[in-house]
Amino acid sequence: MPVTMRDVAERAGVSIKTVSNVLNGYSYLRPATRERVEVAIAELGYRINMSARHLRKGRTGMIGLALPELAHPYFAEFADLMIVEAEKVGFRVLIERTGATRDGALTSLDSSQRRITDGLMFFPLGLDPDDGELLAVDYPLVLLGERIFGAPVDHVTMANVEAARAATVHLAEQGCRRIVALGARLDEGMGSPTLRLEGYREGLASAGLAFDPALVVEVDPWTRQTGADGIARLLDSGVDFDGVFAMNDSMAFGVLHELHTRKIAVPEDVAVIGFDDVDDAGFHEPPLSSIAPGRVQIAREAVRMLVERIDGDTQPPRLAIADFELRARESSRRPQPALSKVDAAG
Amino acid sequence: MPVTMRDVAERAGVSIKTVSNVLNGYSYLRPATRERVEVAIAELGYRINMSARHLRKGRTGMIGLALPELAHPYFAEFADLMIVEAEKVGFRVLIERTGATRDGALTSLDSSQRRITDGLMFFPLGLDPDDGELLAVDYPLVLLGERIFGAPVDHVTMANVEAARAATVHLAEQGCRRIVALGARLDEGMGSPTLRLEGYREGLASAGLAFDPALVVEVDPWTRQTGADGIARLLDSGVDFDGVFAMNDSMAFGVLHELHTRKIAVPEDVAVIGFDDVDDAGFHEPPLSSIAPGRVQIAREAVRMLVERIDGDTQPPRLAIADFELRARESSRRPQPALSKVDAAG
DNA sequence: ATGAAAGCGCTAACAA
DNA sequence: TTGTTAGCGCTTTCAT
Repeated sequence: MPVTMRDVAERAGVSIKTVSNVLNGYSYLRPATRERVEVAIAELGYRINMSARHLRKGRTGMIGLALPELAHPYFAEFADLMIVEAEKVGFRVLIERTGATRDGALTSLDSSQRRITDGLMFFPLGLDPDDGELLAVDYPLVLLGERIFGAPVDHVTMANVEAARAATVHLAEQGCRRIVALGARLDEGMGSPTLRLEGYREGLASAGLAFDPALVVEVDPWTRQTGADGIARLLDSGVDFDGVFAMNDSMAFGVLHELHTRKIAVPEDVAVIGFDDVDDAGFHEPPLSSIAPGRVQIAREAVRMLVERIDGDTQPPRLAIADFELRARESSRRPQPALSKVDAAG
Repeated sequence: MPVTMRDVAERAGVSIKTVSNVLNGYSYLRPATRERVEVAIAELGYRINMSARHLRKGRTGMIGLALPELAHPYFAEFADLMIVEAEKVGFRVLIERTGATRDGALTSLDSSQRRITDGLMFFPLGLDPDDGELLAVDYPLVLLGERIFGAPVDHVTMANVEAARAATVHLAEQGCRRIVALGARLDEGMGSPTLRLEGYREGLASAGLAFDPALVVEVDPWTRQTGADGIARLLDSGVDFDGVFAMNDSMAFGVLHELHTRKIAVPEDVAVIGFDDVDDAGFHEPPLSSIAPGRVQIAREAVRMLVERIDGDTQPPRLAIADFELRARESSRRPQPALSKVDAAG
């Protein structure tokens, strides 16, 4: 039989309310009373029952974070930041694993509705661009990442187009003339593949390079293996290229791996840049250039926005766009513009 | 005002109890009644209040997973598996980030005591070997990883000594004669550093190699950067070596990075093997050999044990030891035993 | 097969 | 400064 507040109150010779006051840091308590209660708590080994408190307060002090999977470093690193940021403002994070599937996403949206959490931060991978109405939920919700829906919700994202553009321009500056866009998904609405492809095209244009559809490689999902496969396909098809803009780091790692296997030198034959700047990027061979989204900024902003909503803020939906930074490392840094082009036969 | 069961009951013209029965899949319900209740639920958009259910049932359906941080791929991949396994048996996982600190560990142990979770799976990094008594908690607890405490709790681990021994023997078989043990911590009790060092010594012995304290490098914590620094120190000190057994993959990645920077060829000059076999291991250059602990097995077993305890199992503490597998990749695979030794001056 | 009523442990009015 | 009381929304006997 677990110890309850009533037991503590009895032991300390006070009322339940007083115990509650002590637990909640209520100010107007006679020190002696507080002392007695604290002693009783310690002696009895009392622990508050959170479920009861949650029921009574109508809040759980937890916020959900729906993401595809923790095995993906980008999301794992994000989750870590979210936990830290949430803790600072007194919340805990409950991770909802969607598996990047529609079902998983729907389940997350629904489970938050069950008030197991006070609100949800949501990477909507697995939903379609026209699933906006699903996001018209009756609890605090902050959308993360890039997809744009019609839904009237707070949104924290980064400058995808500008960042992709910067990555592309960077490769061009290194002397690349035929730059691959790896990870495009031609069918999509306004997700990050689309936005990053848009930035890629802008980058080409501003560098005076022609857009060649043959250099646009569709990859789904964005993993190490699919990245490696994608670039392998391209090499096998005989298309010439001397630079790769991978739309995330995982694919870029796959690219480095495949190029290495085929004895294609990076950055000499092919320069590579990724996107996300996961912790591991600098420790690959060669160290991977990447786009660092303002992850801390995104995490902090998302938590802040969500907590504001939880606290009753009812202003119109907001949009926050984090800064990014291009981290040029060895994988894309050439002493001077190279002239060589790889023969794609592998 | 949120919709409650009472509202649903009224709307459906039944009692609260009947609504509850429908929600809990109670069998003896007239189909027509169930139907009416379900319609009412849908029309009202009713969602069950989990806090109330938790309070009433004395359970939350959540289990805690205390780990150092999600930014560490090993733990992130583990957490992912735990979430999947727990879901299979109807539990959710609440991640507790300890930061590998003592304070963090204590907080996790304590917060579980507050019955926010029904039990805890615990990577006790940050605690001392003699902190066993802290683990004598009054809720279901499963210890993960390698440290051995006197505490009477369930424990799921792997064959650290045997695995480290296998890794060392493997390097010896590839022709290594001077093998570094990276990550040792001489001061510790029975944590994984100690066990893996023990295995390393056994491996040397069985390969007929002498133990040389100069080849034992202390590193703490086990990260990419500290791994790189550790091997850099060794190189700078002028100690000769031709193989590295890194006690986790992160350090091994740091080693690959540092060796690459210094133009030391892997595996020709120095063969390298890691430990954990994180997803990224096969995608580094060269692909990293590693020890794969039976992660799925560990996750499944831990969840199973914990849930049994939550369900009231009171048998004596158990110990489960998962299988491991050595994954030999390019970083340690030599065509034939090499004779070269690296000059450590770097 | 369904209803009535008690109470899980806590916090928030309201009193005193 | 502290006590009394009334629920928060649900599940669970115990009836019927």
